[in-house]
Amino acid sequence: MSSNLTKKQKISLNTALSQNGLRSTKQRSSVYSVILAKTDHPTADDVLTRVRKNLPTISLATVYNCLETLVDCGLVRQVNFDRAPSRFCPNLRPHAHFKCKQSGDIFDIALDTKSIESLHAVLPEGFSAENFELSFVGNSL
Amino acid sequence: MSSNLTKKQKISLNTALSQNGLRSTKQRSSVYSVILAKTDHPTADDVLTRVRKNLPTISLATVYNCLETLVDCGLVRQVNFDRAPSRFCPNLRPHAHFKCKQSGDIFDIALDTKSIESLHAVLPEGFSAENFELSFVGNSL
DNA sequence: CTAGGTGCAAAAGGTTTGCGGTTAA
DNA sequence: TTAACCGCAAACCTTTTGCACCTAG
Repeated sequence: MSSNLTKKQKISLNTALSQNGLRSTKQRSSVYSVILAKTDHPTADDVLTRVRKNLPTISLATVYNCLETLVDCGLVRQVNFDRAPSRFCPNLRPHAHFKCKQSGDIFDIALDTKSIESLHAVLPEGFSAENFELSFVGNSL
Repeated sequence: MSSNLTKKQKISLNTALSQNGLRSTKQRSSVYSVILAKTDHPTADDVLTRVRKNLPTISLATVYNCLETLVDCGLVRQVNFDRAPSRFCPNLRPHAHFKCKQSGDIFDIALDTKSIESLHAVLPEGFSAENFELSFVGNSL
């Protein structure tokens, strides 16, 4: 097996791809499956290593291209901390990120509707935001 | 004149530098003065262009080094949107950023104490943040 | 005088692109 | 069949670094 997607995941991938006029390939499935399998916010390079267990000949360029495709299709989110390598995340609900200074780990922080509203409330008249990014750096126990 | 710092600004620069065991140079003054002069969040390359009006021989590497020094001294903040070139900002008070999709302009969004508290309130038990970044993308009128 | 800073050029590091061959539909 | 995709390598772009010269203190 070149990927471990559930039937549902396979369907949502293929739907999203075909809605965008894109093909379903084993590279895209494998990359998607790796992103879903472990939500530890891997970099492209991490994804390469993991995908190669199933698809030993995949290239880094293809990983980047697949990730971009998945992000464009709205299946995956790209997370940036400063200028560090981009990380990728299958959590599509609005959430913040917390980076632990000690371990370097990145955690998702759930945001309820009320929090999201109060976030947008900081914007003065005349500003309307389509997206936001909220990230913290600190220590976790 | 190689820079247009006010007396106060000159003092705070020199104080910060000497507190960190660093020298006052005309390159550092000029870069600092450019950052203070126009708070439009210039990139390192923008800063290079502007500083060269006063200091035609300054190199891009020196601009990067000076900016890093100023950031380390706490006089300037580095602002990143995704993986776009870093931008620099003299606003030291806690604030968010808003990037206008149409113009590409970046605006500072002031944050009052209450907003900052409610931001931190999204963190679950066990997480304590030293820093946060909040940025919006959308349209402004 | 001398440690630290500058300018230059080269390297680094992440990401993107061009191209010839491969594959999904 | 054929447009889209892949793998490879080279290019790209921002940022950092090494080194010889210069300068603030």
